Amino acid sequence: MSSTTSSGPSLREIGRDAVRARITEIALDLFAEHGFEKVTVDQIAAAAGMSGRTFHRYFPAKEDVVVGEPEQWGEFVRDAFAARPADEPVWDSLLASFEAFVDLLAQNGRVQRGKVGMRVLVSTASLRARNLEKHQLWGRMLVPLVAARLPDDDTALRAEIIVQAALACLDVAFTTWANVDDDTTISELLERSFAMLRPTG
Amino acid sequence: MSSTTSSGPSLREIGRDAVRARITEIALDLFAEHGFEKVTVDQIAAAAGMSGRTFHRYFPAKEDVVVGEPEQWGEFVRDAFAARPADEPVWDSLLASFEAFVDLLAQNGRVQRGKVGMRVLVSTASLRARNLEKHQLWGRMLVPLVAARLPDDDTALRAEIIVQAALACLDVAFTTWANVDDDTTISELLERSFAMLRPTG
DNA sequence: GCCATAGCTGTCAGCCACTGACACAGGTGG
DNA sequence: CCACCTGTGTCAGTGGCTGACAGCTATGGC
Repeated sequence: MSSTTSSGPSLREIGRDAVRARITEIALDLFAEHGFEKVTVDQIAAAAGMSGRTFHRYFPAKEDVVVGEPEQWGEFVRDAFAARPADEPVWDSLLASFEAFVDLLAQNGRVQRGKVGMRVLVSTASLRARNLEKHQLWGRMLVPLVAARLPDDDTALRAEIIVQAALACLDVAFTTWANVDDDTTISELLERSFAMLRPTG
Repeated sequence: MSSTTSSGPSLREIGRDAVRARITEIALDLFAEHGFEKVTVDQIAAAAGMSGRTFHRYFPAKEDVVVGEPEQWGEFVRDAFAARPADEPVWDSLLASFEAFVDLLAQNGRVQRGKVGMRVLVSTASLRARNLEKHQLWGRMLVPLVAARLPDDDTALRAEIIVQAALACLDVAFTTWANVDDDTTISELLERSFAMLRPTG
């Protein structure tokens, strides 16, 4: 690793994140070339100069290399939603929260590699499944906040539907973006998707 | 198994379906009692009087015992949608198709056991994932038909969004139904869910 | 009645993802 | 110099899943 002697608190954290990023990079290349299922964990580990056991100390499951850390990003989206003005229509708040998430990915430079990752993702059943699990997790984090903003009765079912529909929009936007070669932005696809379902009331 | 000498054409098919049903029954009981992940395939097989290898000849994956045969039911839903009048709003056609599917389950008497199955399903991550994969399969079957009915441009993205939103409604309806103790019907939940997203145009 | 065939089954061996336990190397702080 | 903590490799084991082989049984032609 590097030998800079700057900050001190979470030096180990930094190293850990760097290793994770390196594994992700190597694994994504292998997946893109040979397909997710044809690449074994031991192959990834060998290419990264470690044992298979150590790989699993960084990623509990092989799928997590592609899907990422849903918990962490889910918290970001939840906080972004919570920071929205309380009198804003929930649909608009959800759109804004998702766009903040997309911007966050863009800042990290993950978008370039993200397109490769998304193409691997949408072409592998078990990865799609794992990704949809992530959406369910986000849903469980968002539904209470959305329900709290709804006025009338039946907030439980309505909040669930709204959140699931919004997540479906997010999924469609990402999937479409990954499958298209031009440089249409995710934000644009997201806005068009949301516009189609914007509720009347 | 039995010694009745009735019809002859697809006798093996009948036997095969019967065995599948029996495995499902036994496995669901075990899952409900001990949890999906604590029950091994070999345990199910032993309880059903067969080897683990034979279990996998009936169900390619352990999850398929709970999730069922998505391909088959997906074709039913697709055909139900195709049978709807071409001038009906797609949203209404989708609702009607899903209700036909729910009725089909009710006729087969699967609903009673279905509630047990759904509770196992929603409480296990890998099962939720597999079930969402099923939805994706249905989506791929429905999107072309929906797109063909849309008038304007941009039918690809719009059809995708409509179908995904409808499937989200179906998922919420089933999940809510499984988690509630009263005898609210799935159809009722489905109609309420659809009503919330019914597009203006 | 006899045999060929096809379908179902069990057994065995093996792959792969994943996990727990243990030992060893490295740097850190006393 | 000595604990100590962390990261790692190795080993062994579990569980899902698959391919190959062999035996058993029911079906169909003769």
